[in-house]
Formats: sequence, structure tokens, C-alpha cells
Amino acid sequence: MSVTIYDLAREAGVGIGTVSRCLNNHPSVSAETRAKVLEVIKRLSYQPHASAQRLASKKTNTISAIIPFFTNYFFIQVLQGVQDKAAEFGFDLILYGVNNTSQAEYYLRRSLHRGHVDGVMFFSMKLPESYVQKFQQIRLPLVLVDAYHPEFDSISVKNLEGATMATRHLLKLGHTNIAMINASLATQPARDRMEGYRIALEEADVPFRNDRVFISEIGKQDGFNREAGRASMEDLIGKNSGKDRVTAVFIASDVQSMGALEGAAELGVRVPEDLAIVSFDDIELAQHAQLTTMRQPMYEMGVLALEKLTTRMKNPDAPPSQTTFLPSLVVRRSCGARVPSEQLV
Amino acid sequence: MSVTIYDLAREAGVGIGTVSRCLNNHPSVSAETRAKVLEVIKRLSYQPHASAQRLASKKTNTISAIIPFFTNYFFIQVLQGVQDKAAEFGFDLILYGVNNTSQAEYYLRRSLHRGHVDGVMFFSMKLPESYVQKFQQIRLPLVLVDAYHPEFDSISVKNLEGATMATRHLLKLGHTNIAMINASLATQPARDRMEGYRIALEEADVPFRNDRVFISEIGKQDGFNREAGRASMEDLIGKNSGKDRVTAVFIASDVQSMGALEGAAELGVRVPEDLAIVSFDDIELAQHAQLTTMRQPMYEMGVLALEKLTTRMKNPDAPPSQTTFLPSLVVRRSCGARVPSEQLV
DNA sequence: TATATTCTTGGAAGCGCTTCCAATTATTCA
DNA sequence: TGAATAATTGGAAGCGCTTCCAAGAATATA
Repeated sequence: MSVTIYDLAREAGVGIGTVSRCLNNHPSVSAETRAKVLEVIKRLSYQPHASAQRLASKKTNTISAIIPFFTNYFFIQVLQGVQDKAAEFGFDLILYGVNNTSQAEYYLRRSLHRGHVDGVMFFSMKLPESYVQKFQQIRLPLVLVDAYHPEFDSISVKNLEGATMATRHLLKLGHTNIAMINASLATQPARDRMEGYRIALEEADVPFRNDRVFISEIGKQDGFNREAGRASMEDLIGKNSGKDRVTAVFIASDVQSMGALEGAAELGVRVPEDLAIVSFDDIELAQHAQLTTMRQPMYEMGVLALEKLTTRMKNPDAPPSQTTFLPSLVVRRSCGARVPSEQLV
Repeated sequence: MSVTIYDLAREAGVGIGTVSRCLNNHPSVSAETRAKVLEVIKRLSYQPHASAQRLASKKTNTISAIIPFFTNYFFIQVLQGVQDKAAEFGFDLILYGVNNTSQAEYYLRRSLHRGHVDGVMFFSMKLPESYVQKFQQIRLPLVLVDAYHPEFDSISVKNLEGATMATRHLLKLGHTNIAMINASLATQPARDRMEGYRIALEEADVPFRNDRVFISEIGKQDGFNREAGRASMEDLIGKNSGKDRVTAVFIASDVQSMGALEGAAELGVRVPEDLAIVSFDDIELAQHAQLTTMRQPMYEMGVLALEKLTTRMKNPDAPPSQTTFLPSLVVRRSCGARVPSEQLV
């Protein structure tokens, strides 16, 4: 059938052990023998059998990434970082896109199959407690991205602090009637971002008002989507009249902002003249839409995630490491701050 | 160490063959025995060893997708279709994002390793001739997406016809001075779309003029990117004066259009009042930007790609099948056609 | 009841590799 | 020059599974 190391060994007049050592660049092969074997490998255009290598070596050089709604721009950009770094290390990356918790668990289980992958990256979801033990038991490296658990390596962004910075920026621009458009409070980021918003307000002695938080959970991703952003904005605008009109809004994500911008345009509300906007993420589109936003270092997070995974593989017993990034304010047009145009990014 | 079928067999008091048959739902196991084995499997929380299964069964249940610049929205949407269908069939999907031909070849070679994947999807690039033979020899299923080769299954879109339709639409709206913003003519889609543009013009007795085709190859992806679109638009606007001013432009892709819109806005050119735009792809953003565009059924293409791959696995000797989609015109604001707002998509 | 069928079952062989150990050969040191 | 050491090498064992074949058990047939 196809060429195996036995064929190579016979053809080169050496033992299979020697052939294997040649393939794996083991040092204890004489230059002469190595040359001979390499010649035969080339001549028979030998291809090692991946499954056999994996079975024998107990390494797969494969990792899996379990990502909710991976078509979301945020994940795409993180994924780009993961992908680039994986290529550099020679890992295959299995992409598991999931739409709900039960799918996520399915792929966690699948990743736990022995001999399937050497590591797992779990994105933006709460790790079910029942898997904590399993991962520890199998000692399968796991990195949480945009999530946290004390027992595992994790990478996340300071949502609360970021939201505070965003809101402070609006306060500094003179706004006091500041609303928030949020996603489902079932998600940690939404809770943290709201808390940050509240803190900034209270720092400035502006009372937090529940009726100024607009949440829509329509569509996918717990409301982190365009339709929900649009719905919330329409809701906001519909109720926005009277003396203490809202003049600014902090939106929990850029994706929602895209929808919110549509809604505002539709209803004739000008941004930033009538309504200033600051949002969160800095996806690629934010630049196009000229959104002032809190930048998350998405690509860098992806790179770091892969690095953490490889570090963990080499050193399974190191204590879990947690890295948090502080998002940074990127000022563009939507907040109404005057920016010299050459500073616009 | 970990639990193997030998442990299961011993514990359940049966042979390893029987255990294996239970695991693979082989019919010839008595209900009684099966129950007993399943109980033990559960009790010992057995996990089959993926590599061993693959080695013995010669199946990997894995496919690879080789995609240039996968963060491009076009690919993301195709990928979503692939991903959904792969999940349905129980395939693992390895994502190989590539940035140039040599990377693409590297991953083609890698995918050809025996026992690595059961099939390959190759996106939007010309398949190097040297791999034609290799794939046929190893009989590894290969599907070309947004590309074509007579020896393999392929899925593509009629770029030429689509471009003709797009240009005709502008002609029908009364424009006669119609420019085109294109990407590198090194790519087949760019050539086809330009040819379609030319055909529509000539049909209408409007002479094709080389100085009305604006091509920028800055940035990645052979000019299919935002910066290039913006540069071309700025170039166009800079030269656009006099009696036969350009009043409409056909842009080769939505991504370029996004940049073009930015450039136009920057220079105070209103779309569609001063300049009508029709472009190509219908990525998610096109809706947000209200682009009139030629819709490619991206998700459906992804789904179909996966289906073709599985069909090919079952039937390796079928003749290659080629599927082409005709893109459809989606009318939004950027072309200036009057559309009842409830018809806007 | 004896024989022919059909179900079930056990386990050896084999998938193609890595690795370890023992053996052989080459080299070094006194 | 001979013993000791180091560098190479061959190949058995083992990774954990699937599958095939032969055999035993159960059922059907006459």
C-alpha cells in the first residue's frame, strides 16, 4: 500500500529504529547513515502516518478552541492571534464554534478524549464546574480567554475599570445625563460594565438611574449583537424627552453600537451632536464607524492565549496564571470630543 | 494509567472484541451484554483513545480548510456554513489561515500526510498544479471553494455575470459615466469582474475606458481590502472633474467599498447623490453601510462545500462536480435607486 | 431428535510509529 | 596495545484500537 518505515528501512539497508531517529532528528545517527535514509525518504516520497505517530508518541500537536459565535468580530480578531501563533509553533488548530452551553460542553468532552488534542482554549464562557475536575484529572492544559477560573490559566480584560473609564470620558466632556445600553445581565461582562458605569457616575455625584439602562436580549449572543443594539437605541430615543434628556450613552459593545447608530440615524438623531456615544471593544469596524471606544487588545490576547497553553504543556505543575488587560480609550468622532483630524485612528 | 478496552473487557467479563463492538454500535451484540459493557464504560468513565481509533480504523473524522486571510468577512461567512455542517456531521475542522502561496502549499503538504485528515477544502486560490497529481494519487478528497479546477469538485460564483448585472443596474439608473474600482488583476475574480463590467458597458454602447478603472494593490489580499478601496476612491475623486464626470462606480468587493465610502465622506463626496455605488459580495457590513451589492450566497457555499466533501468521501470515483452560483442584486441606498424603505434589507 | 442456520463471542493480528535495551563498532586514554 | 568509554545501530515491545476468523451458543427446520 503506502510507504512505511519498514519499506524505508529495507530500502536503505538499516533498521526501523534508525529510520525513526532520522525522522525525528535524533542526534545519535551518523551523518552518513542519515544521508542515506533521507535519500530513500525522498525517493519513495514517504509521508509519515500522523495517527501512528500520535499513538506512539502520545502527542497530537493539535489544540482546540471552543468559541461562542465565532463570527463575532471580537472573536475573529482574537482568533487571528491564536492562529498566527499556532502556525508558528506548528500546532493544528481545531475550531469549535458553539451557540449554547450544551454544545460547549459537548466539545469540552470531546476535547477530553485521550489522544485528541494537547490543549484547549475556552472562550468567553463560564467553565462548567463539573469540568474543572476532569481537566485537572486528565491534566489537559486549558486556557480561559475572556473568562476566569482560579484553577486555570486565564486572560481577560478589566471590564469594570474599562467601563468606568468610558463613562468618565463622557462626564469629562460635560455630560451628566448619561444612559447605558447593555446586554443581558446573565453575562459577567455585562454586569461588570454596568458596575463600572455606575461607579463613574457616583464618583461624579451623578445618581445612577435604573431607567437609564437599556437592555435588549433579542437576537443571539445574549444581546451582544446589532439588532439588540438597535432596539435599545430606539427604546432610548423613544423615551428621551423633557428637561433631563439623555445626551450621551455608554454602549456595552461595538457590535451593539453599530446597530445603535443605525437606529439613531433612522430616527433622525445625530451622533454625536444630539447624542454622544462611547462603546467597548474596538473591533475593526469601530474605525469605519468612527466610534469612540474602549480598546481591547484582541490580537495580543490571542497570541498570549497560545503562549500560555504551550507554557502549561511544558510545565504542567506551575500555578495558574492570570493576565488581565486594562482597556484603553480610543477617541474618535462618536463622542463629540474635538480631535485634530490627524489624530483620528 | 488510563482506562483501555482491556480494562473494560476484564471488568465486564467479556472479550475486547465485544467491547469494541459495543463502542461502535455494531449490531451483533446481545442487548444483555451491551448493557453490561455500557455500565462498565460509565462506571470507569472510559474515554476512547482518539489516535488509536484513527490508526486502526484509518479514519480521522477531521477535515482541514486552507483559507487566505480568513478574517475577511467573506471567508468568515463561508466558514460559518462549513463549521455548522461539520458539527452536524461530527467532523473536526482544522483551520489553516494562510497569507501567501508558500504557506498554502505547506498546509496542502501537511494535509496530505497519511492519517491526518479525511478531506481538504481549499479556498479562493489557484491550486498549484503539482498538487493535482498528489491528491489524485493519495485519493484524498479535495473541494475547491471560490476556485476551479477541472479535476476536482468546486464551488464558485459567476463573477463575470455578476459584474455585468451590477453594471447594468447602474446603466439602468441612467448613468453612463461609470467607473470601476478593482483589485489586483493577478486574481481571477478581479479579471472576471472587470470583464463583466466591460461587457455591460459595451452592450449599452458605452465605450470601456481604461482610465476609468482604478486599481490599488496596497495592503493585503491583492487589494481586496479597505485601505485599497479608500485609496482608489481618493484617486478617482481627485481626477473626477469636467464635462464627463463619473457619476457612478462599480466596486469589486464590499470590503473595498467600506474604504471607498470613508474616502468619499472625507472628501465631501456624497453617496449616492454625487456618486452612486454598486459593489460585490454582500458581507454582513453591507447592510449596515447600505450598500447596493451583488449577493454571494456565502453561508450556503460553505454548507455545500462540506456536503461535497462528504459525498466525495463516500464515492471517490464520481466525476468531479462543479457548482456555480449566480449572484443576485441587493438594492440598498448606495446606488441611489428609489426603494420603498420597507423593502430595504 | 438431529441437522442446518443464525447469533454472539473471544482474541490474534495488524494499523505504523516511538523508544528502550542490548549489541556492535568506533574512539579515547594510559 | 588493551581496556574503558562513547557513538551507532537493530529490532522487540508497546501505544490502544478495529476487524477478521473460528468457534461456541442459541434457534430454526425437518
